Amino acid sequence: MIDKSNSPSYRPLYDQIKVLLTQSLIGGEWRPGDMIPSEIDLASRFKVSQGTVRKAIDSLAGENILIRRQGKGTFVATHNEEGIKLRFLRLTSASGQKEVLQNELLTCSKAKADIRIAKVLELKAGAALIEVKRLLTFSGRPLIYDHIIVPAAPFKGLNSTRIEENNGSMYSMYETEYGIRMIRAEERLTAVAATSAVAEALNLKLGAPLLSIERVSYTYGDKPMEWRLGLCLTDDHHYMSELE
Amino acid sequence: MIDKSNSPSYRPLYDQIKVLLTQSLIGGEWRPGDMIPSEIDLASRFKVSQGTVRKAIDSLAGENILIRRQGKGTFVATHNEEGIKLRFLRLTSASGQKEVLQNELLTCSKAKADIRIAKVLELKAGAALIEVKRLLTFSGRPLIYDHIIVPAAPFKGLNSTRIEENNGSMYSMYETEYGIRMIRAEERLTAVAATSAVAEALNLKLGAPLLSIERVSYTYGDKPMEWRLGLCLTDDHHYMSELE
DNA sequence: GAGTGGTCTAGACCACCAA
DNA sequence: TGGTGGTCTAGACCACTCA
Repeated sequence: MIDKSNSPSYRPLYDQIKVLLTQSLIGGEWRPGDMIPSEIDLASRFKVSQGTVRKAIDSLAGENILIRRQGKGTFVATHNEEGIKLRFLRLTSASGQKEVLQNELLTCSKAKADIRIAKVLELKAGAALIEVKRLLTFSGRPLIYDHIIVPAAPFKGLNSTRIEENNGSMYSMYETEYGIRMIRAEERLTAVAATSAVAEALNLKLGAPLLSIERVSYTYGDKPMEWRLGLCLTDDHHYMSELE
Repeated sequence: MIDKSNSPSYRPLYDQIKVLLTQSLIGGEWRPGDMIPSEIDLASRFKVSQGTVRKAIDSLAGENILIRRQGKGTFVATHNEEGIKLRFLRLTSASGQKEVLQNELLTCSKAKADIRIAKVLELKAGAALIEVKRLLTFSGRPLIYDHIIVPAAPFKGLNSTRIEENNGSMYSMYETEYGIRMIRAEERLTAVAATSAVAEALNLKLGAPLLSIERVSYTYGDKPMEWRLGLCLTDDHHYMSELE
């Protein structure tokens, strides 16, 4: 039931609706790519006006959790669609030309969480992890040395075979194989000098400057589910950031 | 007059209102920090409903051009307020502690636009520029070597004295002294090796990795008005980026 | 208490899409 | 042609601020 009364801590109706919609998304009532019920249907389900449902959906659409398509309906966002696959990739070519992206999986192994990773992923120290290292190649040139860590528990059975079946699209795989959708990420950027291992992988001199991108990705409820460190060669690529 | 008819290229009413509001902002009818008329007043001025004005304002507020304050009114955003001054600064301390920021002006001189700068700032090659170099110090440690270029014409009389009068708050100065408000910026990040001049200024070894942040700032109408290159030491600071 | 933004409603109509 | 999201209205009422 929806609380319309004057509660001690006031909460707008559309905000309550938003929570209900989010719960349906978490519960799997509507899966990634699905169309959700029309605004009018939802309004009658929740016993509110269409405008109120609309405002709740607007908010979720603004967070890229739902996608509105005029004339068609409102859909659950997914990392599976072409053009959205690289939603979190901000690295673009300086010349602006289209690029062919390739994946070379280096290792996929089990590990235990040290204190730092445990804290970041909200796990206990020593928790089981899966650790992936790979090389990303842009138009034939290796540009990113990627180090990815996820908790083992929710990603049971994740191995190199499965990664290659998904062509290295990690976010797409998380969704399809494990029902885990990343909705948000935070990145911390610094400049670092290439270590010998990375220099070799990217075919650089030792100490060459690299852009270090540390990313934590979050699923519903702001739960961190992936840690990632990308070391990027930025000779003819750059990281784009829009400030408003 | 407002076009409610079915025009060839359809444009929602609130979008037209948004344009009218923006024109009043550009024209200086409401200056930075001012309160604009209430939604009801604007609705009657433009002969539309309050809801339509509201949607136009919502959009401008979403772009940080206006600021709504419940119970008080809607205000023109400004870079002059405490806490908003550093709106475009994404560099934060790794430890998260508060920092004292200091400015050391190195040079302020005249220059001519080369082809690259001319293109970026939408000027003719050879156009008069003002060029500023400075050192930004965080809690006593020099961290950013800043190189700033603006067209001379709209910033007539900008010199080192005036910069120091404004304590190095460039955006605040642009507004107060020249009526030019930056509403948006694009940044391109790369990792570079410190040149000798920069290494000396920041007290580093030659070739040390630095985060290079190239920024173009835009005023109303997406007009580029400032180019800036910051070279940042990221030993215990990082650039924060939120992905949605 | 007066004025402001914020919420919510009910209903009309428009633009877009697919069958 | 029917269904979906998108716009617009008029009006009621609520929450916040300040004199």
